[in-house]
This record gives sequence, structure tokens and C-alpha cells, in this order.
Amino acid sequence: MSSAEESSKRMVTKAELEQLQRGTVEIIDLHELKVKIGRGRPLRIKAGFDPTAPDIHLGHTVLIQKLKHFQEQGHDILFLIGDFTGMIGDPSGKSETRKTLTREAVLANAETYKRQVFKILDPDKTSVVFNSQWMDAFSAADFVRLCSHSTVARMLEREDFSTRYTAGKPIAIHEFLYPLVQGYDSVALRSDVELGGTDQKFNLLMGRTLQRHYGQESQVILTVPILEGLDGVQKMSKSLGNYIGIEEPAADMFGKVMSVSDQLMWRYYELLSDRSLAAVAGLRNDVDQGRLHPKQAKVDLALELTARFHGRVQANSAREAFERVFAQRENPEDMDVFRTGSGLESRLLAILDTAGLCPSRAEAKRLCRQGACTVNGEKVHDPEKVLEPGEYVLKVGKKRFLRVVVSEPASS
RNA sequence: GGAGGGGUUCCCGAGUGGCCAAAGGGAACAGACUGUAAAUCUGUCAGCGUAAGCUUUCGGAGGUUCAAAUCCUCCCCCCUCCA
Repeated sequence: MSSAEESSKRMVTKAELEQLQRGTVEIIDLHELKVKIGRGRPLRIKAGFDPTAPDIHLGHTVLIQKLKHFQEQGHDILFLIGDFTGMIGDPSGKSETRKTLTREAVLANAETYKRQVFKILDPDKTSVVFNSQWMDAFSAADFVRLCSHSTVARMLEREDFSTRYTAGKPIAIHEFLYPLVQGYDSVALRSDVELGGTDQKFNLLMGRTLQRHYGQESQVILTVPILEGLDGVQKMSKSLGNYIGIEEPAADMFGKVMSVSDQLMWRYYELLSDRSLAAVAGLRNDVDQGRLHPKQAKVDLALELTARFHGRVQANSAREAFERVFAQRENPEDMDVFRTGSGLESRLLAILDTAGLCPSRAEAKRLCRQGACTVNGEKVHDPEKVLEPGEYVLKVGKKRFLRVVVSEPASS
């Protein structure tokens, strides 16, 4: 063996492997991964994203952080935007017919993705690809061939298909194409490793199968946990509104982390924090033993996560603002300002509605009657209350604030 | 193509002529309690209107009736079995 070959081959170090394994649910197959890494050339690491929702949230970052680990170890990241698969719509969950995005929309979304994802990944070492690049050229005959590599029985092994099937819920045939196309993407990209959430396991495995059928070595698949959203039950997603977006202002990010339940806080520590699992276990123990107040632990977590996207300084001021508003019940420093005329326009319910603090006037009335509305710190139960010309601070519930300026009546 | 079952308010789900803006549960929101945690208790949960009240909603379109989510007709969609 020549010395050049000698140096190109290497054993993966224990530390590197541990970094890759941390926080993963499953690696299929770990031995194959070692072999691939051991060949010494950069691996092609694939991960796919939905083109319709270019709003990366903390749930996505679990996966993206893992991509970063691979990137740090010198591997090539293939950030796949599923603009073709987007037409199908991932069958998991609700089956809505997606409308095809225009070319411009796809490109615009891609730019948003890049802006967001490069907060974490190194742009120089990341290729952004679209599966329409090869799928648009796919002929009907190609599709028939692709479909021949799987079976209906195999498809029905997938949990959400079998669940729906036994429950008598509809399964559209084109939904079967989703795993096939996702799997074919691995063929087209010659991926060595594909990352995905645990809910993607079936699709990821399909990639392994198809690669073999198309004469390639199977990719290793690596699954990461699905992060629960703010409600602690359902997965974090934009459509459920239980997410923390990575482009949200520091104050919102901090506040949202603080609103999470104590139980969920540990989950977030585990999946999102950079702290070692041992350190997290230590913290948890301290809280259990009463040596550390759970709120303090949550503040630390909120600081860490906010600082990751906004830096230390902004994270700290977000924390101060939070304490001021919620612990000391003071008003936030910057509130939206709403200007209105006097008279009927300056009735409380009218302001609440037109300023957008409540979705409807009926809702505004209800909230007032329930004692949720405060004007300059005083509860106002009457939704018909007219605010005289002047400046007020209006508060609805715990989180909605508004500075209201009521102008003098026009002298006409 | 045939037979049967089904489409209800954000979700699940009751309702088969008036007492139905529609039970119950979940979610959500608000109040109390707190640490903007959990648990608990209470209240709210189509829109407009100060109110009386009015308007829209039960797959879609018509019809019967003083009155329809409920009855009739046609249409659309889903499921099961048969072919």
C-alpha cells in the first residue's frame, strides 16, 4: 500500500463518531457508516426540505445542527429542496392537495431557506439542489420503472398508510409516489448518508432500496427526533402555530421558550442545547432536589437559544424585557402605536378590533367582560367605554400591549 | 357498473321538522392561583349591533313547509362489499 493511499484512509475517531451519534434516534447502519467514513473521501450528506414553508424553526434545527456536525468533519452537504415532491405533498398527516408552486415562488423560497439555513451551515460547503432538476426530465416510462421497484404491500407497511387503510380513510395513489421520488433523489444525488426525522424513516429506507436497484451502494440513514412544539404534544410546525422561528425577534424567542412547560423544557435541553447530556442530567437533578428553581433553568435555556441566533447582548436584553413585563408587570419598552379619532372610533371594542388586538368585535367584548382588558393599568369591563382624547397603554390578556393615541375631535 | 354506509361549527363527535348558532369532548382564549410552568377551579368560544334583534353556518344547487342540519330532487366527494 502506498503512503498516499495510507494517508487517505483513516479510522473515524471515537470523538467524531460520538458527535455524529449524539441525539440521533437510529443509525442504519452504524457499521456501514464507519466503513464509508473510513474510505477517507468526503461523504455526500443529503437532507430534504419542503419547498412550501420556507420558515425554519427550532424543530428543523435539530436536523440542521446534525448536518453541521457532518460539515465540520469535512463532508459535503446536499440541501435538497423538494420542489417536485412538493406537488405531491408528504402523506404524513393530513393529505391536502398541494398546488404547484411557480418557478419564481420556488426560487424565492429557496433564497429564504438559504438565508435562514446559513445561519447555521457554512454556505461554502453546502450545495442547494432541487429535485425538479432531475424529476422534470423523468419520463412516464421512467416512472413506471421506478414504481416497479416497490410493492403495494411494502407501501402499506408504512405506518400512516396502514393506519389510514385500516381506518377506511382514503389513500390517493399518487401519495405512494412520494417515498419513491424521495428515494430516487438519493439515486440521483448518489448520497452516502441521508438525514431525516423519525417520521421519515420509511422514505429514507426507500432510498436504500432504490439505490441498490439502480446499482449503487445504499445510503446510511440517520434519524433524529421530532421536536414537540410549544404545546408539548404535537410536533413543532408552522401550520400548527406552535413553533419558534429562527428569524423571530429575540424577545419573542425568549418569551416563547419561557412559556414552555417544565417537562418540555428538558426535552428542549436535550435536543436543542449545546450542553452535554451529562450536564443536562445534572441540571435536572438540581431542580428535582430543589437546589435550582425550574424558572432559572428555563431562563438559562432561553438565553442559550436566543443567543444562538441573536447573540449574547440581545439575548440579555430580551431577558431583561421579559422580567420587566412579566415579573414586575411593567409595560414593555416598545409597543405598537395605534392612532384613532375620538367618539365612536375610540370605544374600547372598536380600538381592540381595528388595531388587530382581537380578531372580531364580539371577541373584544368577551375579553373585556372577562376582565382581560386593562387601560393604563386599570381593568375596564365595559367594552363600550369611550376613551377621551389622550394617550393610553392598553393591555389584553398577559401578552398583548398597545399604545393608543386618541386625537382631539376634528373641529369642523 | 351494482348494493350499502357516510360528509355537522378549529378538530373529534351528537343531533333525523320547531325548545339548534347546534349536546359532549379536545384544542384555544380569558380570569383566579403562579414562575407567562404544570395541575386545579371559573368563564368564553360564528359575525354585526349599546340593546331589542338581525345576518351567515351543518358537502353543493334547487324544492316542500309558517318553520329544515333534519323531508324531497339532482349533483359532488369519501368508505365498505360485489364486479
